[in-house]
Amino acid sequence: MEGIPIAVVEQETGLSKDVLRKWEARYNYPLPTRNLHGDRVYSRDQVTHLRAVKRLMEKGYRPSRLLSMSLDELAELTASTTATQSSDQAASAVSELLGLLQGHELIKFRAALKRLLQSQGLKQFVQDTVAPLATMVGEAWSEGKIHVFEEHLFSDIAASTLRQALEAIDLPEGNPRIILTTVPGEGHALGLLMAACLFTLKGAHCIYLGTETPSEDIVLAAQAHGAHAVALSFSSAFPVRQIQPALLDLRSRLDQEIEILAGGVGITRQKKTKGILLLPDLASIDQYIPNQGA
Amino acid sequence: MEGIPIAVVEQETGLSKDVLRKWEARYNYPLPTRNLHGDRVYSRDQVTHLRAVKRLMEKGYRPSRLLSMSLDELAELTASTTATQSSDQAASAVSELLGLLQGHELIKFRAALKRLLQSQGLKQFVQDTVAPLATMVGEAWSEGKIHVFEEHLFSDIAASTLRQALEAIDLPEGNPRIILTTVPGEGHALGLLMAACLFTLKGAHCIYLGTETPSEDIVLAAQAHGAHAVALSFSSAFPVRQIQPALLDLRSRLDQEIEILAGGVGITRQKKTKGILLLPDLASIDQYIPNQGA
DNA sequence: TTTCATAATTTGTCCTGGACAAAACTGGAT
DNA sequence: ATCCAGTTTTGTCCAGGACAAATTATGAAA
Repeated sequence: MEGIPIAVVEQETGLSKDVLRKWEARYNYPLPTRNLHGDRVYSRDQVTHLRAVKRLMEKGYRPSRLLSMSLDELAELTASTTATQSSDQAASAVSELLGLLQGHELIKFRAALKRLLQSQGLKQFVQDTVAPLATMVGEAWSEGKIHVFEEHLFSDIAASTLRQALEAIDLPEGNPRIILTTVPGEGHALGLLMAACLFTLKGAHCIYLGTETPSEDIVLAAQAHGAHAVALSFSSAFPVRQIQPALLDLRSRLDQEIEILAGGVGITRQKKTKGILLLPDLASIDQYIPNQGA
Repeated sequence: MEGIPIAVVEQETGLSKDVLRKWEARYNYPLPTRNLHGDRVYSRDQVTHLRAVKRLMEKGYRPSRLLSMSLDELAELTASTTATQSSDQAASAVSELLGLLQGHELIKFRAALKRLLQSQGLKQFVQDTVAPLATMVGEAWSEGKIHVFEEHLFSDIAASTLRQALEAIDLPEGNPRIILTTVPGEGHALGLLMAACLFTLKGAHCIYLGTETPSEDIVLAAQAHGAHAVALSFSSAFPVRQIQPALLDLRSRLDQEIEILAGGVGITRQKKTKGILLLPDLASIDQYIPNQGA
């Protein structure tokens, strides 16, 4: 109400204190008021504006340009960057789901997902329902057409549905084992979970570590569980240029016997590298033949 | 393995860069080496040590005392403060579980959890099994006795077990609705999930947003779903000083009708504030009487 | 014209060292 | 023992400077 201290702005926007101070010095924006003590006090509008700026920066724009624009101009720019794609017939079911989500009909949304899972089977459910939905939600988010909390709800419900399906699958021991995780800084779990479903359906035993495992621990986990492969997922939000170093670092630490699989929309521009298998989409997982275990 | 930059230390310990630099100046610890550029470079051991320090600070010890102690001494201190509660027979089951985890017997571990869930019922399972396990894992982790990946696995399996139990509970419409989430920067979900279980058992309808929801979106979610309360969880890793501003900010934006509930170990040193209900432990959730809905 | 290496600019992160308030401790006085 | 005032400890913020990594602009060679 009175105003927002810099630490909270940092949390809410993801822009560090250093960055906020530098922007103020360099671009004269944001220009917070000061309290008695001389500490910066931001307004709610400034925080909203900064969040819009942050979102566009992830699309590749630079602060010098964005910081001189008004909130309306930012919205316009956002709209112009996303060319919405048209839809098939199968997509109608998907957009219906999206409607439920935006109508805050959580119970119906969850039930509808479950129903689809049962009728399609896990594989089709992942490929034809969850994946397109995730794409649509991601696009709607970057256009600002959907709230963050709605996106959170979607991720949570989808993830929980997939997990439940996964738990129900029992595999004999001795099958190939795959470690699944993301590198630190990559917090998106849904793609990884979809991959886990497909790998499991192919008979692999998935050891799901969740997100943001330090590379040292990926190696340790692979050793501890005698893994045959390590699968990493990179979302579009992950800085492209950090992917290659991360993969190479891991490759150098990991036993050559153990395959590295990299997937997710983030890797589409990645070039082929020896010892690293790129799986650019979910379909390619389907074709992947796991190294069989001992 | 070369060394750890200050930003990573901040992320892994929850100690801000400012604090790390001040400690170095005031207590001569930690004393990182410097790279060519003059930037601080911390060792693995220093990070482990700092985590143990952080953990004990939450119990009320002050840095001046802790920073002059060795890791062993810290562990001893930890043990002396913990030992009080672990005498029951129930505790033996818990440490047995921990053994399974560290022996990498994932399948057995998951099965054992499920069995306990069935035999204890959800409430006891949360309070007597998952919570103590989480504490033990947290302590072992902060002392470097357990690997990050093992902690990840634990969180993942525990979370997935709890979710499954939650899904199985059906509630009539019209019950009080509670939004559950964490503020940006707080990525720990397990405590929140345990809270969700207990709230649900008390008859509340939990809208689980997952972690790191910006305060603006918490407000929007509360409005969209006509929530009666918002519950936030703060782990020990969250910077203590940022809790109060975050809560007050939310309080000022949220309709007075809507209660704010704050829980988690991070909150133990928080003072009472009007309009914010502190739930320092799981037992207090049990006593909490939700505002009844319309 | 295109390609590509080099130079210039932009941008984020880290540094030092100082100021200050809120929290935690201290030692009486009640 | 309990409480209040004074002291010490501790975390956060500030300014302004340095530098490298990333990005864009430039110009020579193909």
